[in-house]
Amino acid sequence: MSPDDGRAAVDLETALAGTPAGHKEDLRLWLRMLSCATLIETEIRRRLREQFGTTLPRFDLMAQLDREPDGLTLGRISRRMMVSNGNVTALAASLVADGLVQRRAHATDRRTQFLSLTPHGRLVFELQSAAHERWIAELFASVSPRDRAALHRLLGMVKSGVRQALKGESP
Amino acid sequence: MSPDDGRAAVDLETALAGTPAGHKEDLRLWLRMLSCATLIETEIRRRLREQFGTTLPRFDLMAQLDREPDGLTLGRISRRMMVSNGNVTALAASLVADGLVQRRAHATDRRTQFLSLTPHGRLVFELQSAAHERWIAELFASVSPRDRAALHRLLGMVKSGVRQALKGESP
DNA sequence: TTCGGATAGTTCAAGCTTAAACTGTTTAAG
DNA sequence: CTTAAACAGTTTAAGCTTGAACTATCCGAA
Repeated sequence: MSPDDGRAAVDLETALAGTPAGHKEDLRLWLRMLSCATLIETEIRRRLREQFGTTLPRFDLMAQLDREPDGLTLGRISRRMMVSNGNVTALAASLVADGLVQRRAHATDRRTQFLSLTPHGRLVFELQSAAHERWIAELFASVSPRDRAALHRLLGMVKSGVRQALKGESP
Repeated sequence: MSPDDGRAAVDLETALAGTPAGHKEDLRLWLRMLSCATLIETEIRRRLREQFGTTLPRFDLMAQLDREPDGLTLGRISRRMMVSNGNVTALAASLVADGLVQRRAHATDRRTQFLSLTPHGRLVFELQSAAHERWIAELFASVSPRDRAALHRLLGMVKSGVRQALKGESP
């Protein structure tokens, strides 16, 4: 990415313009990542709806709670799910109304409440979770274990790289 | 869970349950891909809103039209964007109302209409598009070109693999 | 010709999502 | 103690998204 000797004029110019030719490739990479994720996500949503009559956000919230038997606060859930605060409020209300999730008050902080799965919620989630895991395995089945491992590693680099890029932004 | 007295019993059991141990890795891979995409997408949405007062779906629709100066039908757009038909109807109406997109009737098929960018829409999109390309390049900057290429290739395999898996489903 | 199925769009209700404004609570500085 | 800032959740308006039901049109076969 740096043919420096010879004539540096072009490189300087394009660098300053901020959109060197090679960046089309980044765009293609991004669009491919996005369509990959969308493809899988759409199918998972469809199956959750058809086979369990639920939705992905509800499943995701329950998955968070399943990992933490002691419960989680709404704020923690919203950070883990990378969604807004108000979103979790509505989602939680609906799950509580359906008897899948229960609220518990914090011992000393009256602002805070913990959410956890009810026994029934735990049962329901186990069924959904097992199916979900099978679906994912099925969708990735054609990719070799070696390639899956490589992909996992590369995505990890992208994730931390993006996090890093966003860290030094506005503060 | 299962306290295994013997040896092979566990493997058999878990295999028959349809959720072999190794499939947790697929789950992790999927969650990482999803959070990667979400991370980037959220940031792009934020910048489109703050810097251009627009949204990602509007930008995406205009991007489709920008690539096809002759125009596209609503159906084609919805398939390319991987969203529902009704979604495009609403999105198009809003863009037409804003003078960014125009409709044109099909010569012989009265059901069909073509959408294309207006001159003003083309101008606006060029600005947004250039910024968008810079943002993506910026977010991927910390990943080496070699790794980006590898990632692109692997995601291509996943995409076609998933498409294949979904093809032999219900039909 | 006409009838039935396929196709292009639209509409609608329901749910998701967000940013921003808001309430109530805690914490820490003065 | 007082007060201001930080924090946990809630509410609200606006927009996105979907699946399903619907209208209108086209096209091919009997």
